[in-house]
Amino acid sequence: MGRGKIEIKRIENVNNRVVTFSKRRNGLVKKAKEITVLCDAKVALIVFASNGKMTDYCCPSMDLGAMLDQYQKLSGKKLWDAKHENLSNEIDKIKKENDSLQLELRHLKGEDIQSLNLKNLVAVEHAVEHGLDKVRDHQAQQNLQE
Amino acid sequence: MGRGKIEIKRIENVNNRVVTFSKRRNGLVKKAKEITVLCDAKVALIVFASNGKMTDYCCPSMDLGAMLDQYQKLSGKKLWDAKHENLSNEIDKIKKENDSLQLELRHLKGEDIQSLNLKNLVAVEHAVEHGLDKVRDHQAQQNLQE
DNA sequence: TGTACTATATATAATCT
DNA sequence: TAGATTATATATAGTAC
Repeated sequence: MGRGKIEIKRIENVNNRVVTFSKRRNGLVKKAKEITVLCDAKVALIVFASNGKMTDYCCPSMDLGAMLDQYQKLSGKKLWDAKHENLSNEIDKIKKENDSLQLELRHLKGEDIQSLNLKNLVAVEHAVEHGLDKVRDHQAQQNLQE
Repeated sequence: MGRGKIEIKRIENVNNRVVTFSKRRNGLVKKAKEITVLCDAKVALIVFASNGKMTDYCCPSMDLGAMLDQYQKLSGKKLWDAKHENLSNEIDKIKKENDSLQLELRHLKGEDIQSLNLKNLVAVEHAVEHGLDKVRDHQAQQNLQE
């Protein structure tokens, strides 16, 4: 695209390489913006120069985080790997624990017991009776103290 | 760059828009690959068509995860750090819920009640009595049915 | 969808400040 | 380094298949 044709391979001359990088990076970002506007596309672009300097572009209609979420869904690749997954798993685990606690609690309050069979029902009854005894004992003690 | 000059604004004709998208997306990826090779650059590119279909490119020398780590460092913007934080917060919230459920449960079983004052104790007693009544009712019904 | 065909519009390589 | 110039290489709009 210039005065001479170039092969697509690493430009050995450092100065040319840096100048070409700068021009082409600008060109790339421009094209990214154009396709975004022309075609209603969502584009995210991150470029690192060989010296580490970064340039990025993200379409205005979706932020990078959302783009990456979508990327993970569609590609099946995991970006925030193990850590994220571990946390999600922990949440699931605690939620289940939570659910079973809630159910047990309802049973002790005499709710949702229609699903219990007789044996379980008896167990619940004993638990409640036992609890009641303890509560009454303690209450009696407190009354004495006052 | 073609038979006619076009303004950079949304192409209204759907067919043209889709065709242009397809061509320009290919062009964009090509440019991304070229700058990668020519200039030793690292490039990551994600494109979503308006229909949701995704195309992506990442330079061979660094994977997307590493690019994004670097992006976070250099830009100071948080991508998944924020998500981690959200998940951690959720875990904390559910754990607290869990703890209070556990405590309530122990109270109904007559445990850990030394920390309760008389008023609370009475409330617990009523809850347990009420539960016991319900459990007994239900048990009686089940006995009749057999 | 993709691919092929061109006439044009753009991008950019080489060069110089 | 960052612009300006300009000849040339590429990309692509419009079109048809």
